[in-house]
Amino acid sequence: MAVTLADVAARARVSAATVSRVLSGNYPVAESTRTRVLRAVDELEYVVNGPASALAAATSDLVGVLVNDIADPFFGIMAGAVQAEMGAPAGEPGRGAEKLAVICNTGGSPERELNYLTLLQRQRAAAVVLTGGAVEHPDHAAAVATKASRLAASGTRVVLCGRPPIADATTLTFDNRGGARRLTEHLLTLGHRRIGYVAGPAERTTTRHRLEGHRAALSAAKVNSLDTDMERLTVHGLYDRASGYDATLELLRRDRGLTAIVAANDTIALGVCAALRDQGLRIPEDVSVAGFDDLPFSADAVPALTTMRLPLHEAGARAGRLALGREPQPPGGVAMVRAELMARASTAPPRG
Amino acid sequence: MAVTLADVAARARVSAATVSRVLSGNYPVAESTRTRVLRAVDELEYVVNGPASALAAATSDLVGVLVNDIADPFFGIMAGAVQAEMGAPAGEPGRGAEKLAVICNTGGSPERELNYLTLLQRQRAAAVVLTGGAVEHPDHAAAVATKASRLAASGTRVVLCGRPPIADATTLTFDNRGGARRLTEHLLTLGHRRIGYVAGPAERTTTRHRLEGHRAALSAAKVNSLDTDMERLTVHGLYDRASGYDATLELLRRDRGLTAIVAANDTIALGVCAALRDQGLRIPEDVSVAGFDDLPFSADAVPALTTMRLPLHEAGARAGRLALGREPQPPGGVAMVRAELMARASTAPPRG
DNA sequence: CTGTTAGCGCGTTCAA
DNA sequence: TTGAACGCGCTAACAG
Repeated sequence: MAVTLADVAARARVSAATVSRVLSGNYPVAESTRTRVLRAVDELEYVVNGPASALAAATSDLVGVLVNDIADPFFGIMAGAVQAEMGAPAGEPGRGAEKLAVICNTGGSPERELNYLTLLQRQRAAAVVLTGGAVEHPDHAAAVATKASRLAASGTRVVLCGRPPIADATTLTFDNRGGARRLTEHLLTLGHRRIGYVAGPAERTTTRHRLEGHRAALSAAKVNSLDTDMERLTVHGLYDRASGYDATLELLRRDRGLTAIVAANDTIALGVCAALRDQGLRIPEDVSVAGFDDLPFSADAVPALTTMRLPLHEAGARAGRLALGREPQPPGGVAMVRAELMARASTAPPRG
Repeated sequence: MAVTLADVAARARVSAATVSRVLSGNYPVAESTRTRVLRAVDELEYVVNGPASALAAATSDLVGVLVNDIADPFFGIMAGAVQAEMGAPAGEPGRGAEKLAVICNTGGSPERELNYLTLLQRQRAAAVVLTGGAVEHPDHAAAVATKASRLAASGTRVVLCGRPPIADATTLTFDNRGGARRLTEHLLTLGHRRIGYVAGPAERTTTRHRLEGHRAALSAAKVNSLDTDMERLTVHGLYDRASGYDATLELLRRDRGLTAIVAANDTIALGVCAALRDQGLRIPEDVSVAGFDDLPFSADAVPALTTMRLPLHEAGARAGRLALGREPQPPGGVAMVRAELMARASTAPPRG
C-alpha cells in the first residue's frame, strides 16, 4: 500500500539497511550512495513508518504534555512553550531529530490524567511533562507517583512543571506559597485589614499553597484591627471567572466591609471585578483586587490588575528542554520558579 | 525489559492471540479464560505496546489537531472540544476504543504546519483536524492540499474546522464573511459612517473573509456621508492585543473623526479599547468598538464587547466526531457554521 | 472458542 | 562502506 524502506532501497539499488542508515544519519555512508538514496526517497515521497520505527528502535518521538484545561491561557502558554522547544527544525521532513509534542487535556480529572499517562506509556513516549497543580487525593497521588516511576523505569523522562516534586521526576515548582504571601503583604502594607480570599478547588496543590501563603502573611502581621477570621473570609470555587463572580457576592454577604479581595488567579480576579462593579463598588477606591499568574489580559483589565507574575513561557520552555535532556538537571532534580509582584492600578490604600 | 503479550499469555496459560483478542474485545472469548487473562494483565501490570500494535494493525490511535496558537483561547476551546470527543472512557486502561488526540501548535507557520502533517503521516494517525484560518500562499495551499490527499489516501481522515474546504477533507467552515458583514451592518444601522477596521495578518483566509464581509456591508450601504475610503480606514496587524493597540493609534492618526472601530477578532478589540482609553476617548460614547469570536472574556470586558459569536466548542466537538467517523458527513462534505451577533455595551449610536 | 503461523516495516547486529 | 538476517511485539488469517 504505502511506500516502504524496501521500495526506496530497490529504486536506489542498495539494501534496506543502507537506506535506514542514510535516513537516521548516525552512521557513515558513502556520499554517492547517500545522494542516490535521498533522491529515491524524494521521488517516491517516502515517509518513515513511525510505529515500525518505534518498534524496532524501542523508542518513539512522542512527548506528552498534560494540562488541566487547554482553553485556559495559563496552560496554553506553558504547553505552547514546551512544544516550541521540540522544534521540528525547518529541514526537510523525513529527517531525524524532531519530536512530536502532544498536548493532552485532562480537564482536571484524575482519571483522565491516569488514562493519558497509560496511553503515553503505551506509545512508549520519549518524555512526559505534567503541568499545573496536582489533585491531592492520597490515592490519586500514589497512583500518579507509581505511573511516573514506571514510566521513568521504562526510559520515559518525566518532568513536572508547576506542581510539587515526586520521585523519579525532574521538577519545576512554582513558588505559589511565597508569591501569595508577598501579594497579601503588599495589601497589608497598603493598610488593608479586612481582606477576602477567593480560593480555587479545595483538593489542588496550587490552591492550597496559595491559600497557605495568604494566611501566613495574615498570621505574621500582628497589626491592630486585623481581621483574622480566615475561614469566614475565604470562599472556594473553580479556577474560572464565574466562580470569582459568585464568590465575591458571597464574600460581600458575609462582610460588606471588606476593603480588598485576593483571588487565587487572574481569571477568578476578573470575575471578582465584574461582581464588584455590578454591586456598585469601585476598584480600587472601594475595594482593591489582586490576582495571580499575570496572564496577558491582566495588564489590560480596567483597572490594570495587580498580580503575581509567573514566567509561564520560560518555565514551559525549560520543562521542554529538560524533557529532551537538552538541559542539565537542577540540583536535587528540583528547581523553584519565583513569582514577581506586579503592583498595578487595582490595588490602593483603603479609604478612610 | 518490559512485560509483553507473551508474558501475559504464559501466565494465563493461553496463546498470545487469545490475549490479544481479550484486550481488543472485538472477538468472542470464553468468560473463564477472559477473566484469567485480565487477571494476568493486572498482576503483570501489562501495558500494550502501541507501536507494535499500530504496526501489526496498520493503524494507530493517534488523532492530530493542528492549531495556529494554542495560547489563544480561540484555538484552546476548539482543541479542547475535539479532544473531549476522543473520550478515553472511564474504563480500565488497556481497553480498546480511546484515541489519543494530540494538539500540535504551528504558530501560524506554514513550514511547521507541513512538518506536523508529515509527522502525523509518519505516525499513521487515524485522523487529522486542521483548525483556524489557512495561510494563502499558493505554494503552501498546494502543498497542504497534496499532503491532505496523501493522508486521505492512506486512510487518515482529514477534517477542517474554520477554514475553506479542500479536496479529500470534510470541512466545517465558519461564516466569517457573512458574520463580518452583519456586524458592520449593525454599526451602520446605529448610524456610524466613518468606521475604522483593524484586520489580521494579510495572508490568512480568516482575515480576508472578515475584511471582505466588512467591505461588502459598506459597499452595499448607499447612505449619504458614508466614508468609503476603505484602504485608508483599514490597518493590518497580528491577531493579538498589541496589534490592536498600535493599529488604533494609527487609525486615529489617519482620521481622528472615526466613530467606530471594528476589530478582526476579540483579542485585537481588547487592544483597541485600551488604546482608545489611553487617548482619552470613551467607549461607546466617543467611539464604538466591535470584535469577532465572542471569547469568554468578551462578555466581561468593560464595557462588554459587541461581537459575533462563533460556537467554537460545538464546532470543535463536531469536528472531533467527524474525525472519528461517529457523525455522518455533511452534504457535499462541507458544512457552514454561522456566527451570531452579540450586541452589547461597546457599541452605541454615534453622538451628534 | 482457541492455538499456530505469518508477516507488519524497520533497526541492528554480524560478516563480507 | 555495504548487505543479509534476525527480531522488536503485536494482529490477522487459517486451522482445528
